[in-house]
Amino acid sequence: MEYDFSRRLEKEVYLQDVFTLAKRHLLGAYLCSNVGGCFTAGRITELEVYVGSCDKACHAWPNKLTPRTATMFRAGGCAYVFFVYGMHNQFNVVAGPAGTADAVLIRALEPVAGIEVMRRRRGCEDIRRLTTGPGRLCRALGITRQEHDGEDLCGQTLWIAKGEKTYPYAARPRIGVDYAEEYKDKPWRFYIRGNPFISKK
DNA sequence: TTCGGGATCGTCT
DNA sequence: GACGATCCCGAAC
Repeated sequence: MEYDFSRRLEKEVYLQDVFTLAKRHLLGAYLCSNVGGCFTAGRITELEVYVGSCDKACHAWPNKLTPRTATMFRAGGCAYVFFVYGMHNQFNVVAGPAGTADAVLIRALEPVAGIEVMRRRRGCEDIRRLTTGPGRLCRALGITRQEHDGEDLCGQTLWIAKGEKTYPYAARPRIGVDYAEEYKDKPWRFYIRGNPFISKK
């Protein structure tokens, strides 16, 4: 299998509806990073949608611009990276036009390139555990809030390359958003059906 | 200025 | 299945 990681998703793709972006363009695409002189890439297998205007699970709800959420209000096509639990970074793709605060959390990847680099960064041999989880994949790809929040996803450091096809997907409730009241059970987590590289069933 | 808790993970039982 | 690690944000004081 030959991969072409230079076929970046165009800026306009990120400006459309966040659900279309997530399911049709991001699922099955390749998240690529060039950090510390090392190239790594993985197929996006699992993600979650967050909606700034109405969704109580979204950091930016209800369209609240704070120092932390500011990057989510930028035009689609940049990275929103935040830090939680005192140790984990989480990578999101910002969606929609400037002024909206929708984003897609990438929850799992299937490692495709730079697997030895990922193993070294993660301190873990098992390929199934390298990038299955939002904190794990950030560490494997070298993504941090300090260095990459706001990063342009059409650039040379972090980018998303088009996948070869679209995949059949499953929809499930999101993980870890029990506080979100009527939004906690929304089936806004999507993953590639049958792919073993997902964080949770 | 303080304080509570988080879009998690690895380890231990 | 439970728990501790450990920093930052945002709300309240």
